[in-house]
Amino acid sequence: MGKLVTEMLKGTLEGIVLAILSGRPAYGYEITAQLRDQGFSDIAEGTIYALLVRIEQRGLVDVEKVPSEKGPPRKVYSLNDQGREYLEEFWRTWSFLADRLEQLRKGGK
Amino acid sequence: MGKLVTEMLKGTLEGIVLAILSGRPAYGYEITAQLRDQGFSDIAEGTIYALLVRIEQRGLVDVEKVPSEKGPPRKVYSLNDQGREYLEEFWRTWSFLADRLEQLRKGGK
DNA sequence: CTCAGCTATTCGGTGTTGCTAAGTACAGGT
DNA sequence: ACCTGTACTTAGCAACACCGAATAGCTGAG
Repeated sequence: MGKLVTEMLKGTLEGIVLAILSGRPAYGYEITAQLRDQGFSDIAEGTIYALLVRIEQRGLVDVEKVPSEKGPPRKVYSLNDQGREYLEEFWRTWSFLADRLEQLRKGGK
Repeated sequence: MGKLVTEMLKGTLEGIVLAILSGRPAYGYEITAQLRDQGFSDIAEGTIYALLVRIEQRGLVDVEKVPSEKGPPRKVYSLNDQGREYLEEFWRTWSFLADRLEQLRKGGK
Protein backbone atom coordinates (compact mmCIF):
# COMPACT_ATOMS: atom_id res chain seq x y z
CA MET A 1 0.00 0.00 0.00
CA GLY A 2 2.85 2.31 0.53
CA LYS A 3 4.89 4.18 3.03
CA LEU A 4 1.94 5.96 4.59
CA VAL A 5 0.42 2.74 5.85
CA THR A 6 3.78 1.46 6.96
CA GLU A 7 4.31 4.44 9.20
CA MET A 8 0.78 4.40 10.52
CA LEU A 9 1.12 0.75 11.44
CA LYS A 10 3.81 1.62 13.90
CA GLY A 11 2.10 1.29 17.21
CA THR A 12 -1.17 -0.01 15.80
CA LEU A 13 -0.01 -3.27 14.32
CA GLU A 14 0.69 -4.54 17.79
CA GLY A 15 -2.87 -3.78 18.83
CA ILE A 16 -4.18 -5.35 15.66
CA VAL A 17 -2.39 -8.60 16.37
CA LEU A 18 -3.50 -8.61 19.98
CA ALA A 19 -7.06 -8.02 18.83
CA ILE A 20 -6.80 -10.98 16.48
CA LEU A 21 -5.47 -13.13 19.30
CA SER A 22 -8.30 -12.02 21.54
CA GLY A 23 -10.62 -13.91 19.19
CA ARG A 24 -8.71 -17.15 19.34
CA PRO A 25 -5.12 -18.38 19.64
CA ALA A 26 -3.09 -18.33 16.46
CA TYR A 27 0.44 -18.71 15.12
CA GLY A 28 2.56 -16.35 13.10
CA TYR A 29 2.12 -17.70 9.64
CA GLU A 30 -1.63 -17.86 10.15
CA ILE A 31 -1.81 -14.29 11.43
CA THR A 32 0.17 -13.02 8.49
CA ALA A 33 -2.13 -14.74 6.05
CA GLN A 34 -5.20 -13.44 7.86
CA LEU A 35 -3.89 -9.88 7.74
CA ARG A 36 -3.21 -10.23 4.04
CA ASP A 37 -6.77 -11.37 3.53
CA GLN A 38 -8.09 -8.45 5.48
CA GLY A 39 -6.48 -5.94 3.20
CA PHE A 40 -3.04 -5.47 4.68
CA SER A 41 -1.67 -6.74 1.44
CA ASP A 42 1.98 -6.06 2.00
CA ILE A 43 2.70 -6.80 5.60
CA ALA A 44 6.13 -8.36 5.84
CA GLU A 45 6.27 -11.77 7.41
CA GLY A 46 9.32 -10.92 9.42
CA THR A 47 7.46 -8.02 10.94
CA ILE A 48 4.82 -10.24 12.46
CA TYR A 49 7.29 -12.72 13.86
CA ALA A 50 9.35 -9.96 15.42
CA LEU A 51 6.21 -8.47 16.91
CA LEU A 52 5.17 -11.80 18.36
CA VAL A 53 8.54 -12.22 20.02
CA ARG A 54 8.17 -8.76 21.49
CA ILE A 55 4.73 -9.27 22.99
CA GLU A 56 5.83 -12.62 24.31
CA GLN A 57 8.76 -11.04 26.09
CA ARG A 58 6.43 -8.48 27.59
CA GLY A 59 4.29 -11.27 28.93
CA LEU A 60 1.16 -10.36 27.01
CA VAL A 61 0.74 -13.78 25.46
CA ASP A 62 1.30 -17.42 26.30
CA VAL A 63 3.03 -19.67 23.81
CA GLU A 64 2.61 -23.30 23.03
CA LYS A 65 4.54 -25.31 20.49
CA VAL A 66 2.26 -27.44 18.39
CA PRO A 67 3.48 -29.88 15.75
CA SER A 68 2.26 -29.12 12.25
CA GLU A 69 1.20 -31.62 9.62
CA LYS A 70 3.03 -29.81 6.89
CA GLY A 71 6.07 -28.08 8.22
CA PRO A 72 8.03 -27.16 11.28
CA PRO A 73 6.20 -26.91 14.60
CA ARG A 74 3.93 -23.94 15.08
CA LYS A 75 4.25 -21.50 17.89
CA VAL A 76 0.67 -20.86 18.91
CA TYR A 77 0.13 -17.63 20.79
CA SER A 78 -2.81 -16.96 23.07
CA LEU A 79 -3.71 -13.75 24.86
CA ASN A 80 -3.40 -13.95 28.62
CA ASP A 81 -4.90 -11.70 31.28
CA GLN A 82 -2.12 -9.17 31.10
CA GLY A 83 -2.50 -9.10 27.35
CA ARG A 84 -6.21 -8.54 27.63
CA GLU A 85 -5.59 -5.63 29.95
CA TYR A 86 -3.06 -4.19 27.58
CA LEU A 87 -5.46 -4.59 24.69
CA GLU A 88 -8.06 -2.54 26.54
CA GLU A 89 -5.49 0.15 27.12
CA PHE A 90 -4.69 0.00 23.44
CA TRP A 91 -8.33 0.54 22.53
CA ARG A 92 -8.57 3.51 24.84
CA THR A 93 -5.52 5.08 23.26
CA TRP A 94 -6.80 4.32 19.81
CA SER A 95 -10.16 5.89 20.59
CA PHE A 96 -8.45 9.00 21.83
CA LEU A 97 -6.46 9.33 18.65
CA ALA A 98 -9.36 8.44 16.37
CA ASP A 99 -11.56 11.04 18.06
CA ARG A 100 -8.95 13.74 17.64
CA LEU A 101 -8.48 12.89 14.00
CA GLU A 102 -12.20 12.78 13.38
CA GLN A 103 -12.52 16.27 14.79
CA LEU A 104 -9.63 17.52 12.71
CA ARG A 105 -11.14 16.02 9.61
CA LYS A 106 -14.43 17.78 10.15
CA GLY A 107 -13.04 21.10 11.33
CA GLY A 108 -10.06 21.27 9.07
CA LYS A 109 -12.12 21.08 5.91
CA MET B 1 0.18 9.92 27.88
CA GLY B 2 2.58 7.12 27.51
CA LYS B 3 4.44 4.98 25.08
CA LEU B 4 1.35 3.71 23.35
CA VAL B 5 0.39 7.12 22.05
CA THR B 6 3.96 7.86 21.12
CA GLU B 7 4.14 4.86 18.87
CA MET B 8 0.73 5.48 17.37
CA LEU B 9 1.68 9.04 16.57
CA LYS B 10 4.35 7.77 14.26
CA GLY B 11 2.81 8.20 10.89
CA THR B 12 -0.25 10.07 12.09
CA LEU B 13 1.32 13.14 13.62
CA GLU B 14 2.38 14.25 10.20
CA GLY B 15 -1.20 14.05 8.98
CA ILE B 16 -2.42 15.82 12.08
CA VAL B 17 -0.11 18.74 11.46
CA LEU B 18 -1.03 18.90 7.79
CA ALA B 19 -4.69 18.87 8.77
CA ILE B 20 -4.11 21.77 11.12
CA LEU B 21 -2.33 23.67 8.38
CA SER B 22 -5.17 22.98 6.01
CA GLY B 23 -7.30 25.21 8.21
CA ARG B 24 -4.92 28.14 8.14
CA PRO B 25 -1.19 28.81 8.04
CA ALA B 26 0.63 28.50 11.33
CA TYR B 27 4.08 28.38 12.87
CA GLY B 28 5.71 25.74 14.97
CA TYR B 29 5.29 27.15 18.42
CA GLU B 30 1.65 27.85 17.71
CA ILE B 31 1.01 24.35 16.42
CA THR B 32 2.64 22.79 19.47
CA ALA B 33 0.47 24.88 21.79
CA GLN B 34 -2.63 23.99 19.81
CA LEU B 35 -1.88 20.29 20.00
CA ARG B 36 -1.35 20.55 23.73
CA ASP B 37 -4.73 22.23 24.07
CA GLN B 38 -6.34 19.50 22.04
CA GLY B 39 -5.23 16.79 24.43
CA PHE B 40 -1.81 15.82 23.12
CA SER B 41 -0.45 16.89 26.43
CA ASP B 42 3.08 15.68 26.03
CA ILE B 43 4.07 16.29 22.49
CA ALA B 44 7.70 17.36 22.44
CA GLU B 45 8.43 20.72 20.87
CA GLY B 46 11.42 19.39 19.02
CA THR B 47 9.21 16.79 17.41
CA ILE B 48 7.02 19.38 15.74
CA TYR B 49 9.91 21.44 14.49
CA ALA B 50 11.61 18.41 13.05
CA LEU B 51 8.39 17.36 11.39
CA LEU B 52 7.92 20.79 9.88
CA VAL B 53 11.40 20.70 8.42
CA ARG B 54 10.58 17.32 6.92
CA ILE B 55 7.36 18.32 5.26
CA GLU B 56 9.01 21.46 3.97
CA GLN B 57 11.78 19.45 2.36
CA ARG B 58 9.17 17.25 0.74
CA GLY B 59 7.54 20.31 -0.71
CA LEU B 60 4.21 19.89 1.02
CA VAL B 61 4.23 23.34 2.57
CA ASP B 62 5.37 26.85 1.74
CA VAL B 63 7.28 28.83 4.33
CA GLU B 64 7.39 32.51 5.09
CA LYS B 65 9.46 34.19 7.73
CA VAL B 66 7.42 36.69 9.71
CA PRO B 67 8.90 38.94 12.39
CA SER B 68 7.43 38.42 15.84
CA GLU B 69 6.76 41.05 18.47
CA LYS B 70 8.14 38.96 21.23
CA GLY B 71 10.91 36.69 20.06
CA PRO B 72 12.78 35.44 17.04
CA PRO B 73 11.03 35.55 13.69
CA ARG B 74 8.32 32.97 13.11
CA LYS B 75 8.43 30.49 10.30
CA VAL B 76 4.86 30.41 9.10
CA TYR B 77 3.94 27.28 7.17
CA SER B 78 1.07 27.04 4.75
CA LEU B 79 -0.22 23.98 2.93
CA ASN B 80 0.34 24.09 -0.82
CA ASP B 81 -1.33 22.08 -3.56
CA GLN B 82 1.01 19.16 -3.23
CA GLY B 83 0.43 19.17 0.51
CA ARG B 84 -3.32 19.19 0.03
CA GLU B 85 -3.04 16.23 -2.28
CA TYR B 86 -0.89 14.41 0.22
CA LEU B 87 -3.35 15.20 2.99
CA GLU B 88 -6.14 13.58 1.01
CA GLU B 89 -4.00 10.52 0.54
CA PHE B 90 -3.37 10.55 4.24
CA TRP B 91 -7.10 10.59 4.99
CA ARG B 92 -7.70 7.70 2.64
CA THR B 93 -5.02 5.65 4.37
CA TRP B 94 -6.34 6.63 7.75
CA SER B 95 -9.86 5.60 6.79
CA PHE B 96 -8.62 2.25 5.63
CA LEU B 97 -6.85 1.64 8.91
CA ALA B 98 -9.69 2.97 11.04
CA ASP B 99 -12.18 0.74 9.23
CA ARG B 100 -10.05 -2.34 9.77
CA LEU B 101 -9.65 -1.56 13.44
CA GLU B 102 -13.31 -0.86 13.87
CA GLN B 103 -14.09 -4.28 12.42
CA LEU B 104 -11.55 -5.93 14.65
CA ARG B 105 -12.97 -4.20 17.66
CA LYS B 106 -16.45 -5.45 16.95
CA GLY B 107 -15.55 -8.94 15.85
CA GLY B 108 -12.74 -9.61 18.25
CA LYS B 109 -14.91 -9.06 21.27
C1' DC C 1 15.62 -40.07 -4.69
C1' DT C 2 16.10 -35.58 -5.49
C1' DC C 3 14.31 -31.23 -6.21
C1' DA C 4 10.85 -27.75 -6.25
C1' DG C 5 7.31 -25.68 -3.51
C1' DC C 6 4.62 -24.82 0.43
C1' DT C 7 4.61 -24.37 5.41
C1' DA C 8 6.77 -21.99 9.40
C1' DT C 9 10.16 -19.48 11.96
C1' DT C 10 14.55 -16.76 12.74
C1' DC C 11 18.00 -13.15 12.11
C1' DG C 12 20.87 -9.05 10.68
C1' DG C 13 20.76 -4.69 8.82
C1' DT C 14 18.12 -0.35 7.18
C1' DG C 15 15.14 3.90 7.31
C1' DT C 16 11.65 6.60 9.43
C1' DT C 17 9.85 8.56 13.33
C1' DG C 18 9.07 10.70 17.94
C1' DC C 19 11.57 11.76 22.29
C1' DT C 20 15.14 13.86 25.28
C1' DA C 21 17.97 17.47 26.34
C1' DA C 22 20.55 21.11 25.44
C1' DG C 23 21.46 25.34 23.14
C1' DT C 24 20.51 29.87 20.52
C1' DA C 25 17.93 34.13 20.09
C1' DC C 26 14.95 38.05 21.13
C1' DA C 27 11.51 40.85 23.90
C1' DG C 28 9.66 42.78 28.15
C1' DG C 29 9.12 43.03 33.27
C1' DT C 30 11.35 43.16 37.88
C1' DA D 1 21.48 42.54 34.98
C1' DC D 2 18.21 38.66 35.33
C1' DC D 3 14.41 35.90 34.55
C1' DT D 4 10.26 34.56 32.01
C1' DG D 5 7.95 33.63 27.77
C1' DT D 6 8.34 33.29 22.87
C1' DA D 7 10.44 30.81 18.92
C1' DC D 8 13.50 27.82 16.58
C1' DT D 9 17.66 24.41 16.09
C1' DT D 10 20.49 20.43 16.81
C1' DA D 11 22.60 15.91 18.20
C1' DG D 12 21.93 11.51 19.95
C1' DC D 13 18.61 7.77 21.32
C1' DA D 14 14.93 4.02 21.14
C1' DA D 15 11.12 1.71 18.95
C1' DC D 16 9.06 -0.12 15.08
C1' DA D 17 8.16 -1.93 10.31
C1' DC D 18 10.72 -3.33 6.25
C1' DC D 19 13.85 -6.19 3.38
C1' DG D 20 16.51 -10.13 2.34
C1' DA D 21 18.45 -14.26 3.46
C1' DA D 22 18.78 -18.38 6.08
C1' DT D 23 16.92 -22.42 8.41
C1' DA D 24 13.77 -26.38 8.87
C1' DG D 25 10.19 -29.76 7.92
C1' DC D 26 6.96 -31.95 4.93
C1' DT D 27 4.79 -33.37 0.31
C1' DG D 28 4.38 -34.37 -4.45
C1' DA D 29 6.42 -34.21 -9.29
C1' DG D 30 10.08 -35.67 -12.17
